[in-house]
Amino acid sequence: MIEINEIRSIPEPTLRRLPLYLYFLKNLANHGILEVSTTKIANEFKQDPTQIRKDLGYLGTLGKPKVGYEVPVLIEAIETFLNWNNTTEAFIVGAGNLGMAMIGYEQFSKYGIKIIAAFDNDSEKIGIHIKDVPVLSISKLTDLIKRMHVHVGIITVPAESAQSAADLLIEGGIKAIWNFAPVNLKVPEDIIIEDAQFATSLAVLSRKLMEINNINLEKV
Amino acid sequence: MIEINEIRSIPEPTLRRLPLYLYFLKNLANHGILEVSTTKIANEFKQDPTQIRKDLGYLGTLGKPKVGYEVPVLIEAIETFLNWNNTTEAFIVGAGNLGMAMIGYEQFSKYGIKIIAAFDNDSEKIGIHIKDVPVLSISKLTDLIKRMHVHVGIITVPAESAQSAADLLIEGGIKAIWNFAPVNLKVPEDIIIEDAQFATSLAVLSRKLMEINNINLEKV
DNA sequence: TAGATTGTTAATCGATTAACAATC
DNA sequence: TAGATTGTTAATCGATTAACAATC
Repeated sequence: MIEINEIRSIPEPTLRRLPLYLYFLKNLANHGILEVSTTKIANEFKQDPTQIRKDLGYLGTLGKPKVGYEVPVLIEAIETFLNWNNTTEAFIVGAGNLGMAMIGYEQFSKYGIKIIAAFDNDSEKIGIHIKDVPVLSISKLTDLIKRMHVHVGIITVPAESAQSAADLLIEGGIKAIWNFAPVNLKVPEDIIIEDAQFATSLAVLSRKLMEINNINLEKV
Repeated sequence: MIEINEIRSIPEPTLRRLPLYLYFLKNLANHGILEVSTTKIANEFKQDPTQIRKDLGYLGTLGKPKVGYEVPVLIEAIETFLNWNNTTEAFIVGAGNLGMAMIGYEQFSKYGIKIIAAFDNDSEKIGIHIKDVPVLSISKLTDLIKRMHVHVGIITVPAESAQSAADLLIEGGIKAIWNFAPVNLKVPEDIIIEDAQFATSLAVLSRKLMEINNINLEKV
């Protein structure tokens, strides 16, 4: 019989906060601090302690009344929850500035991701290695996805080529796409798309900047 | 008397969707399509037409019953709303892989951002230019922020140096920080922080990937 | 023990969705 | 005109916050 660890559904806002807690906890661990309370975590992030407890509750009942939580236990629980203590192999399409930056980013191992090959159509780049990661011709993409059973594709090509990059990834049999191109990709229902777009984050920044400039005007 | 364009508060989810609409609308414009309805936009993003109408409502009453919206009018409205048709100058701290990628990213002009100088403490990099953007010593950072009245700082240094980079930016008088380091920065109340962290987005991807793997298991 | 903290249920708040009159 | 679409008010849904018993 196959053991099934039930994948509980979790609110997306909670999911997005877990990595932040993880950084903080690792920082505590680095400083030799082995216990923490939701009050302390809430303090760090200027949030409600109840919210932290709710969030951590999704990981299981890990805390002890009066005592709090053991830092290493929480770290382990979050990493397991996100599957970040296993390595997921990924292909990246687009070896331009951003692609190169991603390939060179050692920290991905902390997030359970390992980029094992890059694909580009620039003949100048094909054949070179970036930190042990080979840059291959995009014509080999679908075949290699099949042969290597790669499940995650990262798209760092310009907007114009993003959809065709996605199409190739899907043709090869990829399950999930991490998309950095400013495009709303059209994919089949069963393909996971996660958009990591600068613009979204920048929109919030731009608007807040307008708000404070406006406040300053009013003070004049 | 100073004219005050009132900055209305807007739900953050709406704000994050506006850039997506903007891409789509620009794409329509490029194809010569000059009118659009919320039904069509909703279709593209697999969302509720009512939500699109609510979102667009924050930009003013721009549509015409039966007709829909004029694409150029909507584009203009969103860009104005985000202040993306003005240029905001920014400094970037950290000329590593990611920093270089950001400096080389021409599309920022579409988002109203222009990186005018980079700062690093690596003497090998100081003095070079990346696409007309000079890399300067970090020791000049605070002074140049003051002299050039720069309001936005981008942090692309490693986690360990992120807080000290933020401190320098704030000392110089920066108003907003776009932070790419996996760190919860400690800043005064009046400083705007926008975190654009890979990990947040990756957490969602990782979890969804676990979910489908689980579903596949159950089917066995 | 007394005080602090967890885990959970209930109340509140805000965003999404539904309903519908006004309109071209 | 009839049908489609906007803009807005009301209903629903889900996340955040408050309250509190259980616990070490």
